[in-house]
Amino acid sequence: MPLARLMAMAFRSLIDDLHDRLRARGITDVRPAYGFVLLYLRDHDATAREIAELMGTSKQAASKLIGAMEGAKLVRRAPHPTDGRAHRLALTRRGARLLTTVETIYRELEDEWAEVIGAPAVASMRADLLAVLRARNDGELPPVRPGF
Amino acid sequence: MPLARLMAMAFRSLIDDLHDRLRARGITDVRPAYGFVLLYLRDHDATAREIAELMGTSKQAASKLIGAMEGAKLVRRAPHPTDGRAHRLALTRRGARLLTTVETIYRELEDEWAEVIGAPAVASMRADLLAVLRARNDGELPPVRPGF
DNA sequence: GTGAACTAGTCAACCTTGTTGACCATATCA
DNA sequence: TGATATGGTCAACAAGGTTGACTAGTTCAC
Repeated sequence: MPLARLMAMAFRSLIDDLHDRLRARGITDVRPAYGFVLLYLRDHDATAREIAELMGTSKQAASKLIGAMEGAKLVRRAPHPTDGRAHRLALTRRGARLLTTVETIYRELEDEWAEVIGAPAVASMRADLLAVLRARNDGELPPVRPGF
Repeated sequence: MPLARLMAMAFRSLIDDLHDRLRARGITDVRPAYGFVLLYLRDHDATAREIAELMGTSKQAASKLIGAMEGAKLVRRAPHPTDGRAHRLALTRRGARLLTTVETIYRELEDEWAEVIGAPAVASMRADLLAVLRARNDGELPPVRPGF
């Protein structure tokens, strides 16, 4: 069985578990892509161009995604401090709360994975994936884009 | 960084590398989904319903995918031996050759991954992912469906 | 043996999310 | 200062998915 299929199924499993648990908490208007953007905004000021790079999509698709998240009141567009063309994205209060929930659920899921395969194995998997992805992408991480 | 993002990037990397190498061999009319179906047909007689289960899509989407592969002369639909409603899918000669190429490239990629993180780490990653996916899916593997 | 219930696969219509190239305003650079 | 580049949006389009209805065939209870 190729690693690609394993990665696809692992991704599927994690995303489905995440969204099942969000729904169990009454959060039903969140697309899978939102989680990646929220986590990115935790650590970065970002523009639409950077979200396009993160997700591996066109600027237009990123703009639409941001628009949808704005509509769900998870982010807001602020003027960029130094570039009149660009927006700076910021988390709203609702967005920050959702980010916290997503992080909590991801920790639960990884704890459950650790129960099956052991915490050292989870840590190794993470470190190995980071190493091989950076090695194959000039030291950077590739985009998120998991689809066909 | 959540495991989901790592899995998404790993999947992306493998699929992009696979298709880059297929194109380098002059094979340009293959969608990423085809590889999963070809590998499945290596080991199973399959019907459209089973391809839908494999891919985690509707019967209609599976039917369309099979139709596209039939059009690319990778598979053919044969009458089912015992069920007059169903088709039995078979690889064509071209499909069998492409399967061999896909398998070869996947072995190359996994060898390259092993160069970065070590062959034991690749084997552990594979075994751990299989274990955790089966544990979380009643002993079965979940569908492939990597997209949002 | 028969009829009800179920299933495999297809149909047409629709939906979601992506891409493309043009465009405008702004920034950068020679 | 003018040429080039960029950030983001626009409208139109594309790919691949879903849905519910449908037909033909299968299974099952009686």
